[in-house]
Amino acid sequence: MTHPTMRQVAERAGVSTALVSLVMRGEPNVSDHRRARVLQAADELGYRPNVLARNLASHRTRTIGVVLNDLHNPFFAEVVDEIHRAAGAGGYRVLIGNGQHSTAGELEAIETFLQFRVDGLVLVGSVVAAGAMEQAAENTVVVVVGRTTRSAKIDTVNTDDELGARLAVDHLVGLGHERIAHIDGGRGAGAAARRRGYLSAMRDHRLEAAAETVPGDFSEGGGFDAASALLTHNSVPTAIFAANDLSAVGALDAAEDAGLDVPADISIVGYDNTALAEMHHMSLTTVNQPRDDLARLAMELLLQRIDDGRSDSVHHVVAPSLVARSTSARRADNLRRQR
Amino acid sequence: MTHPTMRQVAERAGVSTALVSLVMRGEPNVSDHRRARVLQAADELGYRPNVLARNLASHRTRTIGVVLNDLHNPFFAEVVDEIHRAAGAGGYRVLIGNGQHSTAGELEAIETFLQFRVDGLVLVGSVVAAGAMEQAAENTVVVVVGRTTRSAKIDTVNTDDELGARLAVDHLVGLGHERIAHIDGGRGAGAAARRRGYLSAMRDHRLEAAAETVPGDFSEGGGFDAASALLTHNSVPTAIFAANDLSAVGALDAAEDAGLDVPADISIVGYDNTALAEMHHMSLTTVNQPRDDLARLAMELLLQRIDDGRSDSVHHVVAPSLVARSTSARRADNLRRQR
DNA sequence: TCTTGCGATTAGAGCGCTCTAATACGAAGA
DNA sequence: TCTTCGTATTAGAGCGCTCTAATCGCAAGA
Repeated sequence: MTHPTMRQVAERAGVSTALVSLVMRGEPNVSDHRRARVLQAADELGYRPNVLARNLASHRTRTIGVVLNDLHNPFFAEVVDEIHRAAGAGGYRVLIGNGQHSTAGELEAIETFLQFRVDGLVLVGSVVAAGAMEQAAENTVVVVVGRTTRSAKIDTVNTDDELGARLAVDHLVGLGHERIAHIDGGRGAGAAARRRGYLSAMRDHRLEAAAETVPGDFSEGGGFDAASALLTHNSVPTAIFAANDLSAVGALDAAEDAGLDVPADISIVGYDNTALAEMHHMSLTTVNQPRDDLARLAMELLLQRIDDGRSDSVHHVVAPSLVARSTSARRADNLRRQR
Repeated sequence: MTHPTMRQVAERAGVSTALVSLVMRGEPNVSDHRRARVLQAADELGYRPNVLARNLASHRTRTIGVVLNDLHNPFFAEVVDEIHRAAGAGGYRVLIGNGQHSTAGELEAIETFLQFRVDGLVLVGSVVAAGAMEQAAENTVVVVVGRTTRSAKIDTVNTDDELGARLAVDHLVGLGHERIAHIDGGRGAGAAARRRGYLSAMRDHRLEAAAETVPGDFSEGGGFDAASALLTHNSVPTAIFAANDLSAVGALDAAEDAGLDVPADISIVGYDNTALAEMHHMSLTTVNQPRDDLARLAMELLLQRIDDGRSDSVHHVVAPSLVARSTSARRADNLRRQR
């Protein structure tokens, strides 16, 4: 359990530790036969460089930390996969921290990464206070995905969520719906913009009187509760736009429980276009966030700052698109809804 | 971006670095007024201990690494949540490594954690060679969840997957099914045991002639393909037992596409009892793995080894249970299936 | 008053590595 | 043969912390 050190490798190979260091880092100016001797000695001893000591001396970990808040939301899993890919291509490895749905949890994850001195931090769907992000940015390079911030030291990558919400509303209005309710994402990342987009789109369609927002929390349970409340109203909406796929699925469940047929009786539109929405069995109409672009841009920004030393902040906004599937349809006639 | 060090805190507080170290580690024998002075100085400077240096000196990181292979499978997310909880209670923080569905990816994640000198490693649903796990165990404490191993240095926590598979088969046989097919999990963790359990249960029911295993890979797509193949057979099964929920959902989709009603025409049973299965909209009959127990036991074993120095290996096996929902029903009569 | 003992504090070595500056060694040019 | 120059190698300081052993103060007992 006690690890061999560089010194031992050096002794075995009959060279200095400095030479071993050069070999381990793959530096060019080492003679072939010594390089081979060192590698062999390392192999025989089962030597494994100690990143901690290495970083302590070099101030680099070649590692970036990704902080998530909800491992259950497939959207995040999909973004992480892409980040992984892009980071690997850039010669960085990634470690994931889990916020466990709470601000405190996310702060702890961030703190852990800072203590490990990661070279960069990607906050995905962060819910911590702006000040906390700013403080993190004092200590390492920070890129935020799915949320905006004014800090000059932080880059952001976002989907145009206002537009995304508008696409959803436009789609439903185009199908003849007027009473379109919105289940929001509470204080979650992107929720405010989606709410805003929903409201302004409703307004543009002169439907502000029919607009109604019920609080959700980006979770299935939250969507279920919100939809249940909506469906026991005296005036049940003919369509629901949920702030993400997870809550849309909750709404789907609630509609089913209420004996309503989707989409004959009520249309439901989600947001994210996760694998969940894609399942035939769900076939959820939703708004696509181009997560490969989000992830790629995030890593690009990060590497620019780490490797190229860029210091002015950049904010990318990517365009969402509507994916019409089977949970939205032309508004049911009044007769049918009367019963 | 350059971090304040302990020395600076010490100077500002007018004490030695050793005293600062004591305060930062929360040691008891420090006078209150000095403690307060140090904390204040640290706060003013925005001091944050450097885990790297700390570990270099103390050989501990107070961090455990969890290696996953598939962030998309909700089962893993749920296990990680529990591990997180248990680790936090024990004073450890957790970092997650993602194997990205590949052996190479998992090896890299393990290697990263070893280089970071985590105090312990939990491998969940690992797919690497036994030798690789063994080698990791040479360097840190390793607990494996969802897979067995003979290594004396590694503890394991498993669900009795053979029993789990048997529960599924028993359930279906109890509903009158005979032609029960199995979509397996390929080389995935636990797949072999589930396959074994399925076969031996079929045998016990004298149904070995009706047994049929088609290869899957624990993914939705794999389940879809496997089920599609089954459904175009000349003799279509009346029930499918999938090796996990994800592939069961794929099978559900395939059945739907084939115009079959679930469960009237065909019953489908999954494995894991993930949130996915629980959704009303899915309402998948499945085998529950008690993931809170799995995670709790894993952390318990880990901490015993780390903190108490246990060195003989322990293997826990927990019991699964069947959760009957809406995708399994009494076998359809022949007339109906004839059409 | 002088010990004794204990809690509070500190000096300083060392953890395993990187990196700068210095040195060793040849080969090539004068 | 003596420089010169470029490549290969090394000594050693230092990264920021922990931890042992030593020291300091002070109250209590002799």
